[in-house]
Amino acid sequence: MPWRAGPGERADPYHVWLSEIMLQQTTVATVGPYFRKFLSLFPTVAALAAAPEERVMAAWAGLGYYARARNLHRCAQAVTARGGFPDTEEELRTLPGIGSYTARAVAAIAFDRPGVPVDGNVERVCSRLFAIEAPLPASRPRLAEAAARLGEDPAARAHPSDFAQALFDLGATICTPRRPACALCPWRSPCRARAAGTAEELPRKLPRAARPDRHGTAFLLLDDENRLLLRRRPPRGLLGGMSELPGTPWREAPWTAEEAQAFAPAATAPWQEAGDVRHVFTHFALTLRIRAARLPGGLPSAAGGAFLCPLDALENEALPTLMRRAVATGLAALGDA
DNA sequence: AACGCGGGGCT
DNA sequence: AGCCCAGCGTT
Repeated sequence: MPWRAGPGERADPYHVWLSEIMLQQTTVATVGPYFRKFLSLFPTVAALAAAPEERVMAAWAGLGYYARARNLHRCAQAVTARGGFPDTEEELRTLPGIGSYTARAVAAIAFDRPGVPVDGNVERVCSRLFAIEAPLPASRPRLAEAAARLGEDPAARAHPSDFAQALFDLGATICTPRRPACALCPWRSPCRARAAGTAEELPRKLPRAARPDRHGTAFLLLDDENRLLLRRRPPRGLLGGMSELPGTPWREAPWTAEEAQAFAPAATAPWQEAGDVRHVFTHFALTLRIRAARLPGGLPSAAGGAFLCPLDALENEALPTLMRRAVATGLAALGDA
């Protein structure tokens, strides 16, 4: 993990903070390349603060939860304005995008302040160590209490940074969600769930609600200079501030071709069916039908918030993963893949 | 307290 | 193809 300090090294608060924001709801493997890209584009928190928001959003494109990127930028500006990162949990907690978990993680890892950051890994370890049978999310306060108790151990208080990171490593490599390696666990002897044979079943969770389906149609329109028609989404909400192909709203009922046609950016273009892209969001699953066309001559409606993006500049665009796939599907149908 | 918010990895 | 994973901000 490139954000980790080596033995005897001091962790860089910028690196710790950046990695912790990226790691919210996102796996280590996914974060790695983005972390390196951000350090190369924005070597310091001041450089990140000074960058235009679109550049930050474009660099974040594909990581998801785009409010994190906007808060990251605002937080960099607040930190730069006050001359550096605060070194206590309480002050960190007041910054944009920093909640109780991240405040404790940065305080502990970057500044060696006592306190246990409670993420999903730590909740899992604690639920097993103390055999907490109540299901999440109701058990969350009890799990936080258990984690805090661990942090009060004198050995933990002596090395808060090492303790926090060791706890993450334990959850990631030994006390895993499925098939935990209890035989290898340094805490196998005090672990109550291990004794009861219930480690693999914990933490229990309330069943979650079903994900509804939604449908939409998106239009890929290419002009004779290989420029693509895009538009910007509203700044807040789903995929807020990111770019997208123009298209219909997303609703529960599928769209007929005739209904969708009313939303086409050029009524007379030779539209062809390019196929469907399916994408699962947190709270619904989307089937997006792609229709593609090449329009010789100028585009009639690059107005209304829409703009043209040359195909070879697409990597600098703030295109979320869903829209990257939609573009790829449309281009393939046009024979431009 | 409940809800909105992406994407990738594993089986 | 389906299941699993999981912090912060807003309301």
